[in-house]
Amino acid sequence: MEEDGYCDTKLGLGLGGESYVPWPQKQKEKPVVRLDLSFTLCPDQHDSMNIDYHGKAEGTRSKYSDEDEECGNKKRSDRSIDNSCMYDTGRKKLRLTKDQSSYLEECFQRHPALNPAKKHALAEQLNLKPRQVEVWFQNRRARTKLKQTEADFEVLKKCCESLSNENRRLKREVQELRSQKIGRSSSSLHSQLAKDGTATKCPSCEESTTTDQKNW
DNA sequence: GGCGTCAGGCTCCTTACCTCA
DNA sequence: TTTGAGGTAAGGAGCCTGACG
Repeated sequence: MEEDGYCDTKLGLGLGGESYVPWPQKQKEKPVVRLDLSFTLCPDQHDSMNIDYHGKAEGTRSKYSDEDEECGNKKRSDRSIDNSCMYDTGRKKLRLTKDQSSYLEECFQRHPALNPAKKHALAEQLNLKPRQVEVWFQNRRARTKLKQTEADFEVLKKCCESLSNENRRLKREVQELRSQKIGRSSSSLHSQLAKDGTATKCPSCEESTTTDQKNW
């Protein structure tokens, strides 16, 4: 619940950084440096926080560093701001509020692309970090693409089914035409032989010849 | 102008967390 | 109460592009 996130006390025991492993798998491999003990009970007591939760190695890209710092310096006067910085104390799953999501959705419907100005404006407007807005748009695009892929798959599946049916029908038709042709050619052979007087008449063949002729 | 480097964007895949049946 | 599935925020790798020296 977002409401519960208000005083979420994720106790990050980061003293020394040796024993504290907030992210069970991947983060273990990173040079995580945790300088502060996060012990925030309410947003307005948040000011002393000073955490490098990304723990980027030297020489690696640090494209989000400004935004993280931004987050650490934010005034925390309402729930959504606290929400935006919740994972400073570890990888805490945060949930955007309904209002935040619906506003982002609205913006996405208007224009799925996100330029830096729009990103920062939205972030400010919704009390989120620019990175969060960026991630939301990325995931939203991915969802759209997935839905589209599913829809395309359904269309192709239907198309495939109808083509298979058509294929079966045509095969049957070919089969019938072949059998009719064989029937006709054998009956003409019979009449030729009868003319020559070299064959005895078969009543069943005669009968089938007449029915075939009726059908044509 | 060509080249190397860097920053920032994107997609894709994956992980971790949360919710709900 | 537990558990598994589904949804989703976020991390990371790899690629591309534009700016800059």
